[in-house]
Amino acid sequence: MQMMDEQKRLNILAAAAKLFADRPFHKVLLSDVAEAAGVGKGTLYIYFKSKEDLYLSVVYDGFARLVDRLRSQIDEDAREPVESLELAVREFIYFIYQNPHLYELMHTLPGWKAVDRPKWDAKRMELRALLESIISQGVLQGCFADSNPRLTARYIPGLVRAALFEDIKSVDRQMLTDHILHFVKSALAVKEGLD
Amino acid sequence: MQMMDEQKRLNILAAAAKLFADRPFHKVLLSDVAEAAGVGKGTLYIYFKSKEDLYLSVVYDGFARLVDRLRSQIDEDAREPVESLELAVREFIYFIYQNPHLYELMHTLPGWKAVDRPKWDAKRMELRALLESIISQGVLQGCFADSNPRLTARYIPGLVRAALFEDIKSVDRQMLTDHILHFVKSALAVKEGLD
Amino acid sequence: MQMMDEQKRLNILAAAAKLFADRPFHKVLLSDVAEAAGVGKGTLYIYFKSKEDLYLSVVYDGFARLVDRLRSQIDEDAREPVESLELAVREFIYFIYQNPHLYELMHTLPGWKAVDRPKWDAKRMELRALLESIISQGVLQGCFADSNPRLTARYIPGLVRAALFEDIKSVDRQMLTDHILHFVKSALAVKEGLD
Amino acid sequence: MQMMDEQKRLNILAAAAKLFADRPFHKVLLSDVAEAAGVGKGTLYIYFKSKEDLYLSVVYDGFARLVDRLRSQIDEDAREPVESLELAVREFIYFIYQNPHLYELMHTLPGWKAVDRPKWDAKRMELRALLESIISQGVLQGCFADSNPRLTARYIPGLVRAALFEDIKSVDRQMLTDHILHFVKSALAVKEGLD
DNA sequence: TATGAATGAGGATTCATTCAT
DNA sequence: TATGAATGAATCCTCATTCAT
Repeated sequence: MQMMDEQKRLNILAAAAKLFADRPFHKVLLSDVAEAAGVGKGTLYIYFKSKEDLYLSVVYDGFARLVDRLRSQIDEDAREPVESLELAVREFIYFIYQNPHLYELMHTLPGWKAVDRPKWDAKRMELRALLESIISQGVLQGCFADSNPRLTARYIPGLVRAALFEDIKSVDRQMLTDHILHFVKSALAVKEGLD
Repeated sequence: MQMMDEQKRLNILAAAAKLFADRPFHKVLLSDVAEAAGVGKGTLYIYFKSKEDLYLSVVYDGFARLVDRLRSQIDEDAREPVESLELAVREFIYFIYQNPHLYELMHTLPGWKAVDRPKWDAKRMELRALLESIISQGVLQGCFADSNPRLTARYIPGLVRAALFEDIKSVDRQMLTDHILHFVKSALAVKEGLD
Repeated sequence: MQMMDEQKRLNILAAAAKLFADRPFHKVLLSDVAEAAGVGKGTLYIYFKSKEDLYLSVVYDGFARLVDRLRSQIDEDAREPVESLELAVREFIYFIYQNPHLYELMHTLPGWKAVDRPKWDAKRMELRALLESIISQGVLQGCFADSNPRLTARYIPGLVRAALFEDIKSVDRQMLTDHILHFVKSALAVKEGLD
Repeated sequence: MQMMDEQKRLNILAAAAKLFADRPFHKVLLSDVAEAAGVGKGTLYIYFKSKEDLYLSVVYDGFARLVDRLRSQIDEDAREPVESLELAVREFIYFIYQNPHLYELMHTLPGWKAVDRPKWDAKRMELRALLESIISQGVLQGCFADSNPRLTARYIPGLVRAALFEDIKSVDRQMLTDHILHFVKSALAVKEGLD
């Protein structure tokens, strides 16, 4: 299945993402996807094994993009942990703002037996590790206080997600970003006196 | 089509909840639900208009139960805001622990056109108002610092949710609860000096 | 299945007749019939073996009523053939006017395997014989000319039926009756000269 | 959903006609139709919106064929009214002989809410107009006597139908045709003396 | 006898998938 | 490689029928 036309694959993926984001899986027809992508229905099967495969590809694709983007932003140049955390949160907010449903889709994965678990888990771990290392770094450097950075790393995406859920457009993004950052930084703040 | 037997309705709801929690909507067959509930397939249609109606009822039902439980716990006797917050978080964790998928389902609702929006929004608002009032109370009493309790009220569920997502069983609940509480309380802690 | 309440059976029959006359068999629900008849759904099964049985009973019942009515009208007192014919045609028109669909239903019978053919055929023959005898009588008495009264006996119902089909209400009944009578009498008129 | 293959549509129509003619609507399964037509069940839905649509198409199709056939026969070359009438009756008999159920089906139409009334009414009117004009023509030319050709035009189909109903095969067609023609012509005969 | 809640066989319909072109 | 007409497996839903009351 050597793709002759990687661009076409991406077109399909993009068209499908839009549709899967708007309605539940079973309400998205492959004929809709084909039309939206400007290809024939049969063509979908050249690039994807099945509807399920297409769906999972859409979700994985989006998630991987988020992680990669995050990593490259943070790696770009070494920073202070506080700076890195800010960047990560901003990046997160930006991404979810742009792809309001992708993060959602990830959560429906269990039950899709055909998922390539190792691939997914690796990507998810990558994200957690990224956040965890920022916090751990901060703890080491004394600018954060956290007894379990691994757990905290799990909170952040959910927190951002919840903040943006549903009525995204009604919230001022700048204000939201500031508030989230302040919230997280306070939570990790080193307190005077003993804990 | 009058509900003669509310208990039977609840049986169906419970059976359906289990199944919908395990697999995506389109992989849950009504015959499975009927069997699991110990009723005939036709009976489902006495209590629910359609598969979609059943699904949405499952989700709403679970959510309403969470909110009601939360409220009754908190209202039970007036408390200190810190205490109320602890209670709410514990309650949340407990609930999601018991209904790992229900909170998830809520997020897939947009796109289910048939949803009775007003009903849903009211319940969601109820939850947010509950949390918000706890925090606002704390701010007034000087035990919390928060420039926007309304936003914070939105973070908490997502934060808990993310913490428990996926590998719930691998996390020690007591430890997790302590960590989340500490995290949230730190985030809302009143700092020495000015903000 | 000794009917305890013949009146109830007739109520059901009447309610069903109205419904079956308005829509095709498969669009008439037994729950509709039950409601219209003011009885429970289960009660229908006390009086009729099945939906099909009810349907066939409705049709047979109406048809038998027509034939009996016709016979009693004609037998009432012996008449001239012309007079009898007039009476029969008038009776026919009246009946179809009152039961616009019943005559129709009769025509859908083949294919309803469960029909009690002998019973039906007997009734149908009775009607034909009735008409045939009137005409034959007229031929014998020299007031009608017809080489095959048996065939003519078959035309008359269809002719009336067609006249009244569909837009019954738009036709003036008196005028229609006169025209039909004139048409039939002309057709049977004894001609001067040879045939 | 564009009809790519008109022939296939006609095959389906023909297969369905045969089945609908033999049993009532609800006893005809679409799987039977598909098999009889030599196509897959899904294919039926490419050419017809629903079972009901298929059914109505079958009926309309047959009726339209009758009317068209009649018209072309009569128009073929201008004739004497008597000749035209004979032709029409013969044509009618022939058609009903070949399609014993189609004419029947037409009468069950009210109650099929989905019918395209204008289309049907137009076709029905076409038939009536055809017959009416023949008779009117005859009246004008002095070979027929009829005070209301429009009504007479309605009788003829029903008369033929009734004659052929049920035990069609037991009747000698030639004899029947002669008798019907004689009946109708007598009914329209110009009488000596005044009307 | 009368009921109507419960049932599940039955069938219309959908839509992912195939394959001839 | 690209297509979309054709397919039929899969499944929701209906509704005649039953039966406990």
